[in-house]
Amino acid sequence: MAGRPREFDRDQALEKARDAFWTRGYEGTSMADLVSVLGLASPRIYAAFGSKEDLFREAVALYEANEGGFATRALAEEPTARRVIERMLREAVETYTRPGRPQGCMVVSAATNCAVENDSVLHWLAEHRLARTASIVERLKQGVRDGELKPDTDAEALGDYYATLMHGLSVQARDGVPKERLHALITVAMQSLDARLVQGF
Amino acid sequence: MAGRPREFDRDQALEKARDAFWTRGYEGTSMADLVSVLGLASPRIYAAFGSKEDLFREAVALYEANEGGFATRALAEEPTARRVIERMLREAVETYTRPGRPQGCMVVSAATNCAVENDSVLHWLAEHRLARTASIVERLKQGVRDGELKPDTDAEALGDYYATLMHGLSVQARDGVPKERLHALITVAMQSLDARLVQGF
DNA sequence: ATGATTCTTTATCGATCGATCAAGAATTGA
DNA sequence: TCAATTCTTGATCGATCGATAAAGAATCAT
Repeated sequence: MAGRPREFDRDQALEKARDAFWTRGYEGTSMADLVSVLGLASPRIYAAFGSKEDLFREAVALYEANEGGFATRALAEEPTARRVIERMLREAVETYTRPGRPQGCMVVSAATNCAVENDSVLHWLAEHRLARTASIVERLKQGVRDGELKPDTDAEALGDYYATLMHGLSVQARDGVPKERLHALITVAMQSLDARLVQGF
Repeated sequence: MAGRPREFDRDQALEKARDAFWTRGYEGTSMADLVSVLGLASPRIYAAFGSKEDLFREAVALYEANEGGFATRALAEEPTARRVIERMLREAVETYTRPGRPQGCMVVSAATNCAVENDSVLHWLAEHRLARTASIVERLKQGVRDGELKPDTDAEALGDYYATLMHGLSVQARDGVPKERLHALITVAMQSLDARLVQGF
């Protein structure tokens, strides 16, 4: 209550920070970079977001609520495990290779090599990846219970397999492998699931 | 020549540097860290290796000549594409999860999020990854020419697929997914190749 | 109008970054 | 023996790191 109103758009600044962190990672983006990208003096950034780490965590949350939320959306919206997996992988490729946008997955690449003092950030992102892996495994187990997948399916192995592939897609996308090749590789990968499908489900 | 002889073992120092960079990455390992890990004052490190970047490149070369050389070795030593791929993936898992050793792949994780001034290091590692992908694709194309794989096999897609999976394995290993689960996932992935195999080859 | 509050601006903080200078110690070749 | 060369040691370089102090400007509540 009271006080001088903020002159800049906080949400817009957060989007710029997300793109910077997505492109360069947590440690690869310095406060000087953020000052330049956001067009804001550092005390304004600290007043609005707390610290560089707080800003990063908000930026990741924004990423996951939008571009990075394809897995969650596929899990929520697709009726079968088969459709969840394919949509997730296809949208991952689209997100990771969008022209004029940061390449790859922010959760995979923003904090893989960190100094000791930023281990908390590194572990936080690792937990996100593990949670995503677990949710995929759970969905495949559900597919077995539903009768969509053959009863002897190793759902954990299959889920680990698709999660691993998705994390690899991020690396390949950042290395500049074109999206057509990534889609072709997904076509190969979908055969593992198709082989476990119960006919006529 | 002449001059005072070096008092420390350069090769041994390089191994320690490789492990430090493997664990923490290029930027995540500071000169102060290296001074501590190698037990050498910084002027001695600079005298022996030139610069931090030179030391890193030597460390990566050492990694690739030993622990990280499983792909090259599998390509050189295994008689069939099928055996190359499986050995490569299995040895990747063993290397990435060895107890008491740095986890994951140094080439994948040591420089994914870098500041602008270290882009050269980042691109150098990316080229290594792309070269590895290309060598896998080439081996699968050879498998098609040999008659080991069905003539209509998309060798590029299949090679991209296994390269992507291997890069994902590095992420999973660093996240602490146990090696048994990674091996189980490879068993799933091998089915894509087995489905393309010509019977009785 | 005025006090309280919040934001903006300018300058700068101590710590750490990668890297090096200068002096002394130890070796080689002549 | 001694000049030339290389390594080791201790101190420290300028630049950059994330973060903040202090003061002026702009708003709200009364």
